[in-house]
Amino acid sequence: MEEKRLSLTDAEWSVMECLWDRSPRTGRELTEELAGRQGWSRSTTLTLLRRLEAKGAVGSGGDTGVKTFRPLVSREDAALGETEDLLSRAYRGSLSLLVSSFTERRELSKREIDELYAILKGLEEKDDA
Amino acid sequence: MEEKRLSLTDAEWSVMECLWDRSPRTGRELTEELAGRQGWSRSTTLTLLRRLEAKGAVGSGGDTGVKTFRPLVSREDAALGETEDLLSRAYRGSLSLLVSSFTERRELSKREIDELYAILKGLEEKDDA
DNA sequence: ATACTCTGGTTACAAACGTAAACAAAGGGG
DNA sequence: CCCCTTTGTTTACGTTTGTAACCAGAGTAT
Repeated sequence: MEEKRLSLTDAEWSVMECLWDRSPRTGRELTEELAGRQGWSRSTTLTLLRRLEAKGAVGSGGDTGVKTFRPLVSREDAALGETEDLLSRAYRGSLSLLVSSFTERRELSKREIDELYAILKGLEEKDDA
Repeated sequence: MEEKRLSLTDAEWSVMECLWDRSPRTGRELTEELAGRQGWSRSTTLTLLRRLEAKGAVGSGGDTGVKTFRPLVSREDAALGETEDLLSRAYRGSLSLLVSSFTERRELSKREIDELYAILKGLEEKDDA
Protein backbone atom coordinates (compact mmCIF):
# COMPACT_ATOMS: atom_id res chain seq x y z
CA MET A 1 0.00 0.00 0.00
CA GLU A 2 1.49 3.24 -1.05
CA GLU A 3 0.47 6.62 0.33
CA LYS A 4 2.40 8.70 -2.20
CA ARG A 5 2.88 12.03 -0.49
CA LEU A 6 0.38 14.30 -2.13
CA SER A 7 1.30 17.91 -2.53
CA LEU A 8 -0.98 20.74 -3.51
CA THR A 9 -0.06 23.62 -5.70
CA ASP A 10 -0.96 27.16 -4.88
CA ALA A 11 -4.02 27.26 -7.07
CA GLU A 12 -5.13 23.91 -5.75
CA TRP A 13 -4.97 25.18 -2.20
CA SER A 14 -7.47 27.86 -3.09
CA VAL A 15 -9.92 25.27 -4.28
CA MET A 16 -9.40 23.07 -1.26
CA GLU A 17 -9.99 26.02 1.02
CA CYS A 18 -13.48 26.32 -0.38
CA LEU A 19 -14.13 22.66 0.08
CA TRP A 20 -12.81 22.62 3.59
CA ASP A 21 -14.98 25.58 4.46
CA ARG A 22 -18.06 23.67 3.54
CA SER A 23 -18.74 20.48 1.64
CA PRO A 24 -20.04 18.79 -0.33
CA ARG A 25 -20.46 21.67 -2.75
CA THR A 26 -21.68 21.75 -6.29
CA GLY A 27 -19.49 22.87 -9.15
CA ARG A 28 -21.76 25.84 -9.40
CA GLU A 29 -21.07 27.09 -5.93
CA LEU A 30 -17.38 26.51 -6.24
CA THR A 31 -16.98 28.26 -9.55
CA GLU A 32 -18.92 31.22 -8.23
CA GLU A 33 -17.02 31.49 -5.01
CA LEU A 34 -13.68 31.22 -6.75
CA ALA A 35 -14.71 33.60 -9.48
CA GLY A 36 -15.26 36.16 -6.79
CA ARG A 37 -12.40 35.27 -4.55
CA GLN A 38 -9.72 34.60 -7.16
CA GLY A 39 -11.14 36.12 -10.29
CA TRP A 40 -11.07 32.77 -12.01
CA SER A 41 -13.17 31.74 -14.92
CA ARG A 42 -15.50 28.82 -14.56
CA SER A 43 -13.20 26.62 -16.61
CA THR A 44 -10.27 27.27 -14.39
CA THR A 45 -12.03 26.10 -11.28
CA LEU A 46 -13.39 23.02 -13.00
CA THR A 47 -9.97 22.14 -14.38
CA LEU A 48 -8.49 22.40 -10.94
CA LEU A 49 -11.22 20.20 -9.52
CA ARG A 50 -10.48 17.59 -12.13
CA ARG A 51 -6.78 17.67 -11.40
CA LEU A 52 -7.45 17.40 -7.70
CA GLU A 53 -9.68 14.44 -8.33
CA ALA A 54 -6.94 12.87 -10.40
CA LYS A 55 -4.48 13.16 -7.58
CA GLY A 56 -6.96 11.83 -5.08
CA ALA A 57 -7.43 14.97 -3.05
CA VAL A 58 -11.05 15.46 -4.02
CA GLY A 59 -13.93 13.09 -4.56
CA SER A 60 -17.12 13.67 -6.42
CA GLY A 61 -20.56 12.18 -6.20
CA GLY A 62 -24.18 12.89 -6.87
CA ASP A 63 -24.60 10.89 -10.05
CA THR A 64 -28.30 11.59 -9.97
CA GLY A 65 -28.35 15.11 -11.27
CA VAL A 66 -25.78 17.68 -10.29
CA LYS A 67 -22.31 16.60 -9.33
CA THR A 68 -20.92 17.48 -5.95
CA PHE A 69 -17.37 17.64 -4.72
CA ARG A 70 -15.83 17.04 -1.37
CA PRO A 71 -12.31 16.86 -0.02
CA LEU A 72 -10.71 13.48 0.48
CA VAL A 73 -7.81 14.82 2.48
CA SER A 74 -8.21 16.92 5.57
CA ARG A 75 -6.81 20.35 5.81
CA GLU A 76 -4.72 19.10 8.70
CA ASP A 77 -3.14 16.38 6.62
CA ALA A 78 -2.41 18.69 3.75
CA ALA A 79 -0.88 21.24 6.05
CA LEU A 80 1.15 18.60 7.85
CA GLY A 81 2.54 17.34 4.57
CA GLU A 82 3.71 20.75 3.51
CA THR A 83 5.10 21.42 6.93
CA GLU A 84 7.19 18.29 6.84
CA ASP A 85 8.45 19.21 3.40
CA LEU A 86 9.53 22.57 4.65
CA LEU A 87 11.08 21.18 7.80
CA SER A 88 13.20 18.72 5.94
CA ARG A 89 14.13 21.12 3.21
CA ALA A 90 14.99 24.14 5.26
CA TYR A 91 15.36 23.14 8.90
CA ARG A 92 16.98 19.74 8.91
CA GLY A 93 13.72 18.33 10.17
CA SER A 94 13.75 20.28 13.38
CA LEU A 95 10.62 22.10 14.44
CA SER A 96 12.43 23.96 17.17
CA LEU A 97 14.92 25.24 14.65
CA LEU A 98 12.06 26.57 12.57
CA VAL A 99 10.58 28.31 15.57
CA SER A 100 13.85 29.83 16.69
CA SER A 101 14.72 31.03 13.21
CA PHE A 102 11.31 32.52 12.82
CA THR A 103 11.25 34.30 16.13
CA GLU A 104 14.68 35.74 15.52
CA ARG A 105 13.27 37.73 12.64
CA ARG A 106 9.63 38.15 13.38
CA GLU A 107 7.89 39.50 16.40
CA LEU A 108 5.33 37.18 17.97
CA SER A 109 2.31 38.62 19.67
CA LYS A 110 1.89 38.00 23.37
CA ARG A 111 -1.10 35.91 22.49
CA GLU A 112 0.95 33.65 20.25
CA ILE A 113 3.59 33.23 22.90
CA ASP A 114 0.95 32.25 25.42
CA GLU A 115 -0.48 29.77 23.01
CA LEU A 116 2.90 28.23 22.47
CA TYR A 117 3.37 27.84 26.20
CA ALA A 118 0.02 26.17 26.46
CA ILE A 119 0.96 23.76 23.72
CA LEU A 120 4.17 22.78 25.44
CA LYS A 121 2.33 22.37 28.70
CA GLY A 122 -0.04 20.03 26.98
CA LEU A 123 2.80 17.99 25.58
CA GLU A 124 4.33 17.51 29.00
CA GLU A 125 1.13 16.24 30.42
CA LYS A 126 0.69 13.79 27.64
CA ASP A 127 4.25 12.73 28.31
CA ASP A 128 3.69 12.05 32.00
CA ALA A 129 0.39 10.33 31.45
CA MET B 1 12.79 49.78 -4.18
CA GLU B 2 11.16 46.45 -4.55
CA GLU B 3 12.29 43.29 -2.81
CA LYS B 4 10.22 40.84 -4.86
CA ARG B 5 9.88 37.79 -2.64
CA LEU B 6 12.27 35.28 -4.11
CA SER B 7 11.36 31.65 -3.89
CA LEU B 8 13.56 28.68 -4.55
CA THR B 9 12.54 25.49 -6.21
CA ASP B 10 13.49 22.11 -4.90
CA ALA B 11 16.43 21.67 -7.22
CA GLU B 12 17.59 25.18 -6.52
CA TRP B 13 17.66 24.48 -2.82
CA SER B 14 20.11 21.68 -3.44
CA VAL B 15 22.47 24.05 -5.16
CA MET B 16 22.12 26.68 -2.49
CA GLU B 17 22.86 24.10 0.18
CA CYS B 18 26.26 23.57 -1.36
CA LEU B 19 26.91 27.26 -1.52
CA TRP B 20 25.80 27.83 2.03
CA ASP B 21 28.04 25.03 3.20
CA ARG B 22 31.06 26.76 1.82
CA SER B 23 31.61 29.60 -0.59
CA PRO B 24 32.79 30.98 -2.88
CA ARG B 25 33.09 27.77 -4.85
CA THR B 26 34.09 27.15 -8.41
CA GLY B 27 31.73 25.63 -10.92
CA ARG B 28 34.02 22.64 -10.87
CA GLU B 29 33.54 21.93 -7.20
CA LEU B 30 29.82 22.48 -7.37
CA THR B 31 29.23 20.25 -10.34
CA GLU B 32 31.25 17.52 -8.72
CA GLU B 33 29.55 17.75 -5.39
CA LEU B 34 26.11 17.78 -6.93
CA ALA B 35 26.98 15.00 -9.33
CA GLY B 36 27.71 12.86 -6.31
CA ARG B 37 24.98 14.11 -4.07
CA GLN B 38 22.13 14.38 -6.58
CA GLY B 39 23.38 12.39 -9.51
CA TRP B 40 23.20 15.47 -11.69
CA SER B 41 25.11 16.01 -14.87
CA ARG B 42 27.47 18.95 -15.10
CA SER B 43 25.03 20.84 -17.31
CA THR B 44 22.24 20.53 -14.84
CA THR B 45 24.19 22.15 -12.07
CA LEU B 46 25.41 24.93 -14.32
CA THR B 47 21.91 25.60 -15.58
CA LEU B 48 20.64 25.87 -12.06
CA LEU B 49 23.44 28.25 -11.16
CA ARG B 50 22.54 30.41 -14.10
CA ARG B 51 18.89 30.48 -13.12
CA LEU B 52 19.78 31.32 -9.57
CA GLU B 53 21.97 34.13 -10.77
CA ALA B 54 19.10 35.39 -12.90
CA LYS B 55 16.79 35.55 -9.93
CA GLY B 56 19.41 37.22 -7.81
CA ALA B 57 20.02 34.43 -5.35
CA VAL B 58 23.57 33.76 -6.45
CA GLY B 59 26.39 36.01 -7.51
CA SER B 60 29.48 35.14 -9.45
CA GLY B 61 32.94 36.61 -9.69
CA GLY B 62 36.51 35.75 -10.48
CA ASP B 63 36.75 37.29 -13.91
CA THR B 64 40.45 36.57 -13.95
CA GLY B 65 40.40 32.89 -14.77
CA VAL B 66 37.90 30.53 -13.25
CA LYS B 67 34.50 31.77 -12.21
CA THR B 68 33.32 31.40 -8.66
CA PHE B 69 29.85 31.45 -7.21
CA ARG B 70 28.52 32.58 -3.89
CA PRO B 71 25.07 32.98 -2.37
CA LEU B 72 23.49 36.41 -2.31
CA VAL B 73 20.72 35.41 0.04
CA SER B 74 21.30 33.81 3.39
CA ARG B 75 19.93 30.47 4.24
CA GLU B 76 17.99 32.14 7.01
CA ASP B 77 16.29 34.52 4.64
CA ALA B 78 15.41 31.80 2.20
CA ALA B 79 14.03 29.64 4.96
CA LEU B 80 12.08 32.51 6.45
CA GLY B 81 10.52 33.29 3.11
CA GLU B 82 9.29 29.76 2.65
CA THR B 83 8.11 29.63 6.21
CA GLU B 84 6.01 32.71 5.76
CA ASP B 85 4.55 31.28 2.59
CA LEU B 86 3.57 28.14 4.40
CA LEU B 87 2.20 30.02 7.39
CA SER B 88 -0.04 32.17 5.29
CA ARG B 89 -1.11 29.37 3.02
CA ALA B 90 -1.85 26.71 5.55
CA TYR B 91 -2.02 28.27 9.01
CA ARG B 92 -3.66 31.64 8.61
CA GLY B 93 -0.34 33.18 9.43
CA SER B 94 -0.17 31.76 12.91
CA LEU B 95 3.01 30.10 14.05
CA SER B 96 1.38 28.69 17.13
CA LEU B 97 -1.25 27.05 14.97
CA LEU B 98 1.51 25.43 12.96
CA VAL B 99 3.15 24.14 16.11
CA SER B 100 -0.03 22.82 17.64
CA SER B 101 -1.11 21.10 14.42
CA PHE B 102 2.28 19.55 14.08
CA THR B 103 2.54 18.29 17.61
CA GLU B 104 -0.91 16.81 17.41
CA ARG B 105 0.35 14.39 14.81
CA ARG B 106 4.03 14.07 15.39
CA GLU B 107 5.94 13.19 18.47
CA LEU B 108 8.55 15.73 19.53
CA SER B 109 11.68 14.56 21.26
CA LYS B 110 12.29 15.72 24.78
CA ARG B 111 15.21 17.64 23.42
CA GLU B 112 13.04 19.55 20.98
CA ILE B 113 10.55 20.37 23.69
CA ASP B 114 13.31 21.72 25.88
CA GLU B 115 14.60 23.80 23.05
CA LEU B 116 11.18 25.24 22.46
CA TYR B 117 10.92 26.20 26.11
CA ALA B 118 14.28 27.87 25.92
CA ILE B 119 13.17 29.85 22.90
CA LEU B 120 10.05 31.08 24.64
CA LYS B 121 12.05 31.98 27.68
CA GLY B 122 14.33 34.03 25.50
CA LEU B 123 11.39 35.85 23.97
CA GLU B 124 10.03 36.86 27.36
CA GLU B 125 13.32 38.31 28.41
CA LYS B 126 13.58 40.31 25.25
CA ASP B 127 10.05 41.44 25.94
CA ASP B 128 10.77 42.70 29.44
CA ALA B 129 13.99 44.36 28.46
C1' DA C 1 49.92 25.34 -35.52
C1' DT C 2 47.12 21.25 -33.89
C1' DA C 3 44.49 18.58 -31.25
C1' DC C 4 42.62 17.77 -26.72
C1' DT C 5 40.45 19.21 -22.42
C1' DC C 6 38.30 22.53 -19.19
C1' DT C 7 34.89 25.71 -18.53
C1' DG C 8 31.04 28.31 -19.32
C1' DG C 9 26.96 29.55 -22.34
C1' DT C 10 22.94 28.30 -25.57
C1' DT C 11 19.39 25.40 -26.84
C1' DA C 12 16.15 21.61 -25.91
C1' DC C 13 12.48 19.00 -24.27
C1' DA C 14 9.14 16.74 -21.35
C1' DA C 15 6.26 17.31 -17.20
C1' DA C 16 3.78 20.33 -14.16
C1' DC C 17 1.14 24.69 -13.49
C1' DG C 18 -1.95 28.58 -14.14
C1' DT C 19 -5.42 29.87 -16.91
C1' DA C 20 -9.04 29.37 -20.11
C1' DA C 21 -11.56 28.63 -24.65
C1' DA C 22 -14.19 25.15 -27.20
C1' DC C 23 -17.19 21.56 -27.31
C1' DA C 24 -20.84 18.21 -25.88
C1' DA C 25 -24.59 16.40 -23.08
C1' DA C 26 -28.84 17.53 -20.46
C1' DG C 27 -32.75 19.86 -18.87
C1' DG C 28 -36.60 23.57 -19.61
C1' DG C 29 -39.73 26.70 -22.05
C1' DG C 30 -42.35 27.73 -25.95
C1' DC D 1 -39.65 19.24 -31.45
C1' DC D 2 -36.17 23.06 -31.26
C1' DC D 3 -33.46 26.52 -29.00
C1' DC D 4 -31.21 28.32 -24.91
C1' DT D 5 -29.06 27.81 -20.50
C1' DT D 6 -26.64 24.96 -17.30
C1' DT D 7 -23.15 21.74 -16.40
C1' DG D 8 -19.36 18.88 -17.29
C1' DT D 9 -15.36 17.26 -20.53
C1' DT D 10 -11.59 17.94 -23.88
C1' DT D 11 -8.24 20.61 -25.75
C1' DA D 12 -5.02 24.45 -25.61
C1' DC D 13 -1.28 27.47 -24.64
C1' DG D 14 2.27 30.11 -22.29
C1' DT D 15 5.45 29.63 -18.18
C1' DT D 16 8.22 27.24 -14.84
C1' DT D 17 10.80 23.30 -13.40
C1' DG D 18 13.87 19.29 -13.81
C1' DT D 19 17.19 17.52 -16.55
C1' DA D 20 20.59 17.57 -20.05
C1' DA D 21 22.85 17.59 -24.74
C1' DC D 22 25.39 20.55 -27.70
C1' DC D 23 28.51 24.29 -28.83
C1' DA D 24 32.28 27.73 -28.40
C1' DG D 25 36.31 29.97 -26.28
C1' DA D 26 40.69 29.34 -23.37
C1' DG D 27 44.51 26.79 -22.08
C1' DT D 28 48.00 23.29 -22.79
C1' DA D 29 50.85 19.65 -24.28
C1' DT D 30 53.06 17.99 -28.74
